[in-house]
Amino acid sequence: MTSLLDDLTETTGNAFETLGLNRMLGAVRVSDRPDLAQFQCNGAMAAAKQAGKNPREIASDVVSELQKSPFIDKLEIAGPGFININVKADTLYKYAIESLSDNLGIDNIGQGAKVIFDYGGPNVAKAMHVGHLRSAIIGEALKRAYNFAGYDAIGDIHLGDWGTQMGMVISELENRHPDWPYFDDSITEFPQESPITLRDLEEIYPAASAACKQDEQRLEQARQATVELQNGRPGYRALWKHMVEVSIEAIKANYARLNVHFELWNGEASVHNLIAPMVQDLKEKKLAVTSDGALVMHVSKDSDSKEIPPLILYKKDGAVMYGTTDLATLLEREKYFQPEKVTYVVDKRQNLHFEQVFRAAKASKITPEKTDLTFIGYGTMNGTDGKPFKTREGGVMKLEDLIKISHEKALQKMNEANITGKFDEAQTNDIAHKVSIAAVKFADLQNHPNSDYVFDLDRMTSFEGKTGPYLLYQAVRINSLLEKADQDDITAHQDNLPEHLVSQEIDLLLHLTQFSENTLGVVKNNSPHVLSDYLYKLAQNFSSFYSNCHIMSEENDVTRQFRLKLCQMTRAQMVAGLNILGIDVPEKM
RNA sequence: GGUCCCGUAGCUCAACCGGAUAGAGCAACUGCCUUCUAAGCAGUAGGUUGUAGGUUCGAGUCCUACCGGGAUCGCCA
Repeated sequence: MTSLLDDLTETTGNAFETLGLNRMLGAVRVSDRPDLAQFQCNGAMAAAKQAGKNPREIASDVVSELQKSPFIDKLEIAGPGFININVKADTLYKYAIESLSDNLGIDNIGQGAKVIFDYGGPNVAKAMHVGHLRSAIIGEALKRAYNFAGYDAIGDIHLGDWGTQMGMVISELENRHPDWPYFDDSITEFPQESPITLRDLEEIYPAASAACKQDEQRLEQARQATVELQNGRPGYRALWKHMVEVSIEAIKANYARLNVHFELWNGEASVHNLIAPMVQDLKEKKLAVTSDGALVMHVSKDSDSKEIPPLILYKKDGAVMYGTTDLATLLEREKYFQPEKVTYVVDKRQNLHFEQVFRAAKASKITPEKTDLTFIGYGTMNGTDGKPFKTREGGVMKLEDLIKISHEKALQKMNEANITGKFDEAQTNDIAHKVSIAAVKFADLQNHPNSDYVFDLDRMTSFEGKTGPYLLYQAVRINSLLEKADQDDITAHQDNLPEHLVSQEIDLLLHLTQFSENTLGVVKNNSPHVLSDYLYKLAQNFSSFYSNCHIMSEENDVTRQFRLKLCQMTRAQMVAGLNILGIDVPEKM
């Protein structure tokens, strides 16, 4: 069903149209001045400019039309021509109660259209660190929001497993263990068991990376190893397979803890076999040309205000780069899914890279013209000093360390609140886990994806104020309240509205009518912070209502029933909304 | 140097297509646990939205210049 705001806009649009004005002027929004009205329409002032009439006069005409609408309670014209609108309480209730229906009253705007989200992007052989958080958290939330809105959205982790970092690690191992069978070309059978563990990799990659950074020859060696890996040298491939398997296990564990899930576990390497034919085709179409020893695709246009460098398909040493694999990945996605939209949730510094890839994909018709390719760049995670985040030791904090710290703080908080005794160990850990993940995720999700933000450990693991745990807390309070009501057999079973509502009840009810546009707002703006903000305000409204309106002791039966309904609606939205954000709600905390 | 992003309360962030008195949280200060979970509630204080112009009935939002910060500009991802 359409939202209250949509229906108000429709009605007001009709009023403008009846007066011979553009119906677009009838856009209604939640009022900036809740002290004056619930909703407002600013169209009269814009209309005045176009029609050359007095805005208040137009507003007055619109108001006369609107008076006919059955759900309008009060209309006022204020200031230069604001139309202030108040809606009857039973109308608010009618819309809010939709949140107890199956899809919480959210329209199916996706109609099953296929959307692929490319996010995550962890690197094989590299420990996952807090820099991987934003892509995972934002990508997962967007995917879920799209699914909730009726799209068929799937996530592809797109592992970084085919680039120079693989050559760095392989050459490092070759330097350290030249006697290993993987480096003997006469050997074709290799051990099943991986010679390296995850712990080894955590030490080897930084060492290899550092060595290549200071020594050009060492880097050249890594590049050579990369080419040979990509060209299929058996020992390298066998070693590579070990590293992928060892890494994926850890990667899966990390994402599982974050409640982030991928439908596709593809990597750069999984499109390797598509590359040669793809490049052959590009050559035949005269799109791929040789330049400075490399094979490139020019993607600049005359209309460009900046210089767009060509997409490099093959480096001069014969290795492919991530542009090549990204292009081949689009080829593969078209082959299997024919998506309506492919969305990348990646660090915004890769903006230019994806501009190149998108242009190459469209120019070569690898991706059809109608397919929407979207780049959602998120901002850098900086330290409190404003520079890209580093720990005191100069490294980046490992993801599992962050999760551990947050988890321990949650346990500590439970101890302080003196509630650990109420749960067994498994329950205690489950609650601490959910609370800690909610804290970490919500700290990110409340920000606009595009903005850089400061990684502040204390803030991320804080449970008070505008935090994930605050939202959980409201849902949990409702749980125990409704449980109690159930025991006392006074559950909400009727839909009557009390004659008089107190301000906390009206505020909450009014807020509850806006779940739909805020959820769809995540899809429209490609930003989960819209919903995060809505849920936070919902929690605030509820908490205020909870403190000021006692329920179990309320003697008026209609009022008590109504308040229980408010609780149910709030909980339904909170649980569904947090689920979209990828945050699980514990039963108790 | 070219291109792009950002600058909002002491700190961290919001502000939907240009709308009314720019909102939250943290930190600070006042109250409130003998009633449904105080991870809470009620309140106080904190602002020339980087600067200077311009467009407009109306600008944090659009335009211009400047100041300050960041990103990026062919073989890393």
